[in-house]
Amino acid sequence: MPRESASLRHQVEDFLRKAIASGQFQAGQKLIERELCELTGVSRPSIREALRCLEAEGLIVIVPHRGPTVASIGVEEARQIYAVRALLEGYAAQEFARLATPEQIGQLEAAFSDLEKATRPRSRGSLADAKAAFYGVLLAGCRNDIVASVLAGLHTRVNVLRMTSMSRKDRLPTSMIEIREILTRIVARDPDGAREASIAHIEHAARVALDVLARREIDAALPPTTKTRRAPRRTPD
Amino acid sequence: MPRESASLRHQVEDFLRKAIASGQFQAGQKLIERELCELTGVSRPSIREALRCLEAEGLIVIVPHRGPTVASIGVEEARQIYAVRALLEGYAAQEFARLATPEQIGQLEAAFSDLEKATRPRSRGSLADAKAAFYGVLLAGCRNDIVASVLAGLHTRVNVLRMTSMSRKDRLPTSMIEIREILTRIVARDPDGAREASIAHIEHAARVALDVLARREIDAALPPTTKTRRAPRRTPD
DNA sequence: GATTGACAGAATGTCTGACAATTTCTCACG
DNA sequence: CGTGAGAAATTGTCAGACATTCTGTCAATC
Repeated sequence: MPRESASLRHQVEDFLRKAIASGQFQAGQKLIERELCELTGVSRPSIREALRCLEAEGLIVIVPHRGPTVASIGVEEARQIYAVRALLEGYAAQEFARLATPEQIGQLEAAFSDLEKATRPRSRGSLADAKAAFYGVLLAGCRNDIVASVLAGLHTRVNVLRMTSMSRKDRLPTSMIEIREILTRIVARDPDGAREASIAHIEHAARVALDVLARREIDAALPPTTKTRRAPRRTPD
Repeated sequence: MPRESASLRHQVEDFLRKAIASGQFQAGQKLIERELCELTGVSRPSIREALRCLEAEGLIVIVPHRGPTVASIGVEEARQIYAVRALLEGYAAQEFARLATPEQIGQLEAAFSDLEKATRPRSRGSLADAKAAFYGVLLAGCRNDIVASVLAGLHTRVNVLRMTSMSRKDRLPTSMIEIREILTRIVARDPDGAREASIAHIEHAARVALDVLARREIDAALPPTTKTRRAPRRTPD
């Protein structure tokens, strides 16, 4: 008797999370409870509970008597998120370098190896997974679950952007070099170096992402004039 | 026509938050939905929504089919929270020193002045408010709402401990000196100094708090032997 | 013609009552 | 004294209903 039933509410959460991440529900879109009931086949109370959880995660915004809408992210908010990410991921790398076990360092090297494989032209698609795995090892080894949970929360917020448009291709090689530097510093048991490499990586990513976001906001601000269909911009990391 | 109605669910949240913070609901205690209905006079759906929100805040833990319990905090988790607080509050102080307006610096000085008044023997009771006000100014001026919201979340988690036992008296003077140092560095527009002073403050507080917590856990681990009624320990900050 | 006002529709906030599924407690039994 | 089966308690979920509040339309007025 396989247990696929992980609480209807939770299933609804996952469903909505994926729908938002995949762009099926666009940013700013209104979510009507009744429609979600029909869409998922569950009743309103369960839907509402799920919506509360997603609101707490920052994935949707609920204003009283106006209902939930898919959260959108502005350039200023993104800047702030990247600033916090730099702090926390830098700390994670530093602490990993300081007190990870040799076995954990081995895991990190393996994860990086997988990541490199995933970047090769053929095997695209699992790149996001490989990156997640790498960071999973890093966060597990830094001995701070709080950092991991906060970062997870921030990640879902920026992911709202990401799925709409995947990582920029031309940034990938640079990104890999930066990550390799983090790994190198960690293997050398150099906490400060690892932190700085990690921060540098995030700051680079932030620069690209914020640039893209800023353009998008400008485009959105003046829609009637220039119909110049720009090639779809991509956000990194 | 005064508007006291801020969504029943929200009122329930506040009620539970206060009940937990004030120790009316002790850590680890089971919260039964039906009882909360009778206690608050609202129906189960609303109660459940409120519980989901509190769970997301980390104030309660809900395990499937076993119901919600008031979250407790261990010494290891506390250590991690303090580590993150040091990072974020240090960043906030640094950024405040870097780019707060003169007016905001004035507000911070005023808030510190209020804080000093609140520490004087007579006017206890508003000390927590004064401290909150000081940090409110700091977080408003650092230009990063994300930092503020994450810190708010962490704060509610450690507050579960705090209300059980207030700030240690003998630590208060030291604490004020540390905070004054933060202010001094900020007024001097010294970002690095402000960050370091802020981190030092948190680390001192953490040391005391973790010490207290560790004792408490040891006491709890062997209750039958020594009935030595230790003077109630207090947690700082 | 544009602005304003009222009205109808829609959507949320909330309640009641109920039932299924699961956990936990109790108590008799080996 | 441990163990297992049954009963009670609790959570998970549903359906339907009603009050309150927002939204958009249409008519009346300036």
